[in-house]
Amino acid sequence: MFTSSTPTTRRQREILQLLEHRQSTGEPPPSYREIGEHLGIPNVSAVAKHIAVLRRKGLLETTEGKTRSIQIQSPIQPLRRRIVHIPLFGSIPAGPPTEREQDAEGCVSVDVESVGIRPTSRTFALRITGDSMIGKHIIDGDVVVIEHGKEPRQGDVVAALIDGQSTLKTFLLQRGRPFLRAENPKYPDLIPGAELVIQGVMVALIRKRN
Amino acid sequence: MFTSSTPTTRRQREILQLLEHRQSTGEPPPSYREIGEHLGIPNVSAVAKHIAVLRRKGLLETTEGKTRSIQIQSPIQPLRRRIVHIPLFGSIPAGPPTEREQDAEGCVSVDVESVGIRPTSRTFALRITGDSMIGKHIIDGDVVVIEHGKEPRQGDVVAALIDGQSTLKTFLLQRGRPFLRAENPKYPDLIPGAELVIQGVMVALIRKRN
DNA sequence: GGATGAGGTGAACATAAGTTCACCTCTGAC
DNA sequence: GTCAGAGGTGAACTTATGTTCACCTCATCC
Repeated sequence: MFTSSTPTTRRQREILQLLEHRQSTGEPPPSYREIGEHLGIPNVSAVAKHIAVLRRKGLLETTEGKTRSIQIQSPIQPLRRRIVHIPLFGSIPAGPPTEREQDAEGCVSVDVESVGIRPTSRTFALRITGDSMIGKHIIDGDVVVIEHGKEPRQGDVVAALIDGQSTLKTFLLQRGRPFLRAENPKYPDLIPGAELVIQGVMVALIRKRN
Repeated sequence: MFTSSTPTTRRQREILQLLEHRQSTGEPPPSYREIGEHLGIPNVSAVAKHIAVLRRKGLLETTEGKTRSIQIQSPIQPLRRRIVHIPLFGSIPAGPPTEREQDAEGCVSVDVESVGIRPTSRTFALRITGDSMIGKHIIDGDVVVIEHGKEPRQGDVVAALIDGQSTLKTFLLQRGRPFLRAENPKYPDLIPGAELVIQGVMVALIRKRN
């Protein structure tokens, strides 16, 4: 969305909306001729005139002579950060997440500042079911972002593989031996019989109301 | 990040990394000549040969004859959704958020599926301080996404303007009269003396560990 | 009625950028 | 030693795309 404080004509808003939409869906910026085709203006110089006016109004920028270089301007544009695309699963079977991208049920796209991580192919997201972590304010339906390969530390929330299923628990050590704690008194601690398989450490959470 | 299952040469990985980086920062895709400049290959046909091989490996796609049409392919590419850029504030003074974009302290970029909203210029994000909403699993440091102009309903979490500050509370009605409830017994309910100013309804939350 | 701005037509031109082909060196495998 | 692949040079060509200019209609304002 663009600031509504600068007055614009109907055609200008149409152009800005097209650019906004193209950008938000990750497509390359359109050429002048593509803008014309979209809006029913079969004439590249009419489009060029509109672009020039929007540039003068400070609502977009172009690089002279460079193809597909139209960029919308907004006050928050300089505050934007890199965006990562994280595969979202209901559960994670064994194996590195990279080999499981094919089985993702969705994708979480978010900027690196908001999730506090650097992008790596070992990051995945997990949708939580149940209330076993409610003591740490993680509730049913939340999506948690997990960093695979990160060494868990005492107190970290981790995704662990138990009985072929991913589960979220707090990672604790007692006399050097790890165990998992549900953050809900309804559920007992889990002391692993076999070796504990930690799939990753929780780094962020995304919740939507519904 | 791209699937590591398809073997690639060093140069191919360099090209893919450049494309990945350009895409994640919201820049238009590079031309072949720009790729060459970046990697120190002053020769467009060498780049074109690499692109052709990557296309054959299914790792990227181009539209024949269309400028800047290189797009990375990945299994989660079809799962991606539109991304919105939401201004982030520490607090919101009075007035529609659009007029306040200049004062944003940051920007939350996230896909529409993850926050469950359609993009509008009335969406803003607020960083929470304090523990007044801990009963609803909203904790200090969380970032909440607020939809301005949405009519609050009984039980909604809202951003309200109190004493010139934004605060997050549960919106309740008693005999038709609204009041605000902190979700922490440490804090009393707020029955507004003057008219209650609701800045918006909470629609999503983003939390990062630190 | 004239001036101005919005919105457009048409055409031509310059440059950016994709495509193609012949040719080269180096390295590793057989 | 040969072959194939990786990685590249050089040049030329075609097409996409941005730029520019003259010109037009229509609506609104003074």
